[in-house]
Amino acid sequence: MVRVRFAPSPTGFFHIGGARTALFNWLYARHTGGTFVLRIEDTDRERHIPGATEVIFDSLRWLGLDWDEGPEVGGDYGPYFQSQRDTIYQEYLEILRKSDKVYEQEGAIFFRVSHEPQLIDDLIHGPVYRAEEKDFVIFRSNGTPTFHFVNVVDDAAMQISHVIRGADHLSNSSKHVELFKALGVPPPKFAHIPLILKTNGAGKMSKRETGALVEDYHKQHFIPEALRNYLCLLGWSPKDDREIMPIEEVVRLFDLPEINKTNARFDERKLAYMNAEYIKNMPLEEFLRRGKELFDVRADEAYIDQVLTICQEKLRSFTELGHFVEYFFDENFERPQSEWEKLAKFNPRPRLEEFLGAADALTAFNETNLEQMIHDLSEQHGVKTGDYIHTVRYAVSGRGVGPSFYRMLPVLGKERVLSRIHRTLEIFQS
RNA sequence: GUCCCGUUCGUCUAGCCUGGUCCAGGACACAGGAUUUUCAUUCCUGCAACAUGGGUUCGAAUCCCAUACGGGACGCCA
Repeated sequence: MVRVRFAPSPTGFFHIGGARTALFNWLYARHTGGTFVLRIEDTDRERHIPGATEVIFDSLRWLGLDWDEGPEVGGDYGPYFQSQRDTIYQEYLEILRKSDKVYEQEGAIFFRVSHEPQLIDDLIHGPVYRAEEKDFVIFRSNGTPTFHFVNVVDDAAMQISHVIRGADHLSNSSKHVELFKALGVPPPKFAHIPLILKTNGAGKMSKRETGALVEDYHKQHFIPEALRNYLCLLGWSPKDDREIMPIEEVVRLFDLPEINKTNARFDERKLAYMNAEYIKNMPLEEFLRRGKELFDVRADEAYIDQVLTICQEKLRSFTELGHFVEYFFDENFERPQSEWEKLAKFNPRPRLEEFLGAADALTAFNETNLEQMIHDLSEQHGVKTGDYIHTVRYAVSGRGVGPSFYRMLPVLGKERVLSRIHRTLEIFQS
């Protein structure tokens, strides 16, 4: 029976690397029908930060990584906070004491290493042998146990079958294997997954990096499925050319030996692309639901729906939604002088006046009629349709980009379109 | 410094185990072009990689060795 765990420490940050480790554990558990355990490694009380565990829970839930055992859901192997497992650690310490594997020095308890190479049975790297040279501390002089000890004790006590963690722990694993043996417990299988490196520069991704924290993507309203999909592809692939795929399919195909050995660099541009794809391909109802969650303007619900509907095909990220639709809700939107100057080549004044005249005569202000109208206008005056589109778009929105031109005008409505054009002509009088 | 892991386009990767179908495939990004209602979308084209050197072999991205480079670990952090 597969039992895997994700064991973060509550430092107040939850970064991309941790999320990917959690994801791979979750994928393996779901693929094998095993159990995904969440355990909080909070042994270092001096570094404890209030609210830090909530950051972890929120991020995991946001990414859809549900745990079968752990905080808030319980389980047969609790408690799942290491700070609450003192008696368990004392019991295991006794085992080591009895076999004379530990000694005390300056108030701390050291584990006696064998100096012999230990086999780390790694599913990704193959067998790795490494010898520990120095005895190491398992209880600090203040009486608290250290990471290496609690990590191994809990993996043993919780009957973890596969330890899936970052490759930065591969070297530590010889310590852990020695500890397992000394405890009389067969070591689990290991799977050391490649690290995620900084986008630029040397070294692995750190918490300080911009764009390193999962909560940042949450705050920027990324589609969690998109981030999760992208993370799946950092070190794993379906072996064919698919990239955007439903998580059920990833679960079906995912396996440990398939994971790459090489570190990967985090690429925000590709993430942005995936996010855009998810937005473009989601059902309209979902797009509307997500869009409305972010809305802070008060307006008629049907109107908001109309605005959002014409935005879906253009929006690449919900981060920009507010700015993207601003002028639909505010008559005092900005009309930057610099943008107006760029329109000079289209002779904006006559274009706007011609548009005004034709639009005023239009009885039904809809997509089809507007398209026909612009078409006729351009023929009549011997200019391109784009000349009208550019200038009118600017006049009614102050922008050069936005939703489909012919779809946005009816949403704004004839009255507002005309008055905004008049206002634009006034502003740039001279 | 010691030990461990790794090295295919700028980036993520397929291929490597089971050598030939690979003058290396896909995606992002970038550059051109086409369509279109502007920006965008879509489509097409292009650019661009087997770290280096030795072996083994009729034949190596694929197997072996060395070198270089990159990453990681050597905490009373996790």
